[in-house]
Amino acid sequence: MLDRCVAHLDMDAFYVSVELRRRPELRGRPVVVAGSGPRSVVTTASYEARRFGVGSAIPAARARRLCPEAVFLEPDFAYYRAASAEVMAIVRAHVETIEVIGLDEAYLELTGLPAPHAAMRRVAALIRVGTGLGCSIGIGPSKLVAKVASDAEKPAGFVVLTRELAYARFADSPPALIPGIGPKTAERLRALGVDTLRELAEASAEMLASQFGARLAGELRRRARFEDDASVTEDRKVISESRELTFDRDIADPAELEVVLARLVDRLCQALETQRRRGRTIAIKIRLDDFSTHTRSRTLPDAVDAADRVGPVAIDLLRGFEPPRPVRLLGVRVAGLEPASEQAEDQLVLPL
DNA sequence: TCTGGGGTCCTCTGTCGA
DNA sequence: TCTGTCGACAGAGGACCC
Repeated sequence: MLDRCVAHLDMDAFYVSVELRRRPELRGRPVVVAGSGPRSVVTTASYEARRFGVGSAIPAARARRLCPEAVFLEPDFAYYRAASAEVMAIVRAHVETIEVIGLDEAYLELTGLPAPHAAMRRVAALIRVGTGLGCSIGIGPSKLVAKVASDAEKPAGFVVLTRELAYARFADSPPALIPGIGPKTAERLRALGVDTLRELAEASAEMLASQFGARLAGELRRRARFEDDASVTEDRKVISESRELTFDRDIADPAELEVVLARLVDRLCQALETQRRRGRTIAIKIRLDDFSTHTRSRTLPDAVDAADRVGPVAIDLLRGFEPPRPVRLLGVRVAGLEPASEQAEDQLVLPL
């Protein structure tokens, strides 16, 4: 069997880099892409802004305090989507199987490709010349190793690692280096005295299982050793779509909440109808002023996509929940998506 | 410091029918 | 007929990712 070879392509500070293409006069300055509302967070910061401690997901207000001289730009996702499509088209021209993750990342299956490293250097160069955008590339025997490799040296990184080399290089790093180990899991591991990947890899299975359950414990130990056999899968099916909104000020008035919810339903259903998709499960999401998040959902006998079908269910779920405190965020989701065309065909079959 | 928006996946729990 | 078990499914919450 051929040795597996997987690449992870990660665009460098993607949204900011795309903005700099059309605003070249801002090159070299701290640039931050963030919404303008009082509760916005930073989407991406240029490397110049990161030196001031401005990073993704921090509140925009804090970013302004940390780096008052930064240029703040409103996100323009339509523009970023177009730029992403340019990049992915270049990649697809050279690699058969690619798994796109968001707008700025992709896994590439390179197994069987002659001279895969040279091929990836060529792809990176073509992206730079063709789009003016930089990327970092990690190559390894699995998605996990490739991903960690691409993160290791940014921007414009090119890192090739075997599983053994990855472990040797990162064994003393914190467990949160591994994708899938977030702040909560890292904190629980710390409480168990596990502060590095080596300690996680060598931790007793029983001890981990008592805290995380046998399945997750085994998975954590495997990932700490950089063992991973996940495949690069071309088609990720979208199974739900949602719209949500964080208010500039918390809302307690039920009537006002219903107006907002109706607007969100309209926006969501317009998108679903355009994409000719519908779903059976309607869910709402409510975040209260204490930041607790609640969901309520209902599964219908038939898939729906129209606002006059989704709306009443969403409103009914909201009334049933009766928010006990002012609401900070309201959202609506349709899940269990399927193509509307199939549904339409089904409906053409008349009952006997 | 006061935490977006849009997603996926996992776990736990309750219910229901075979 | 009653009881226990099991699997499928739905609903809720949470962790994580980009």
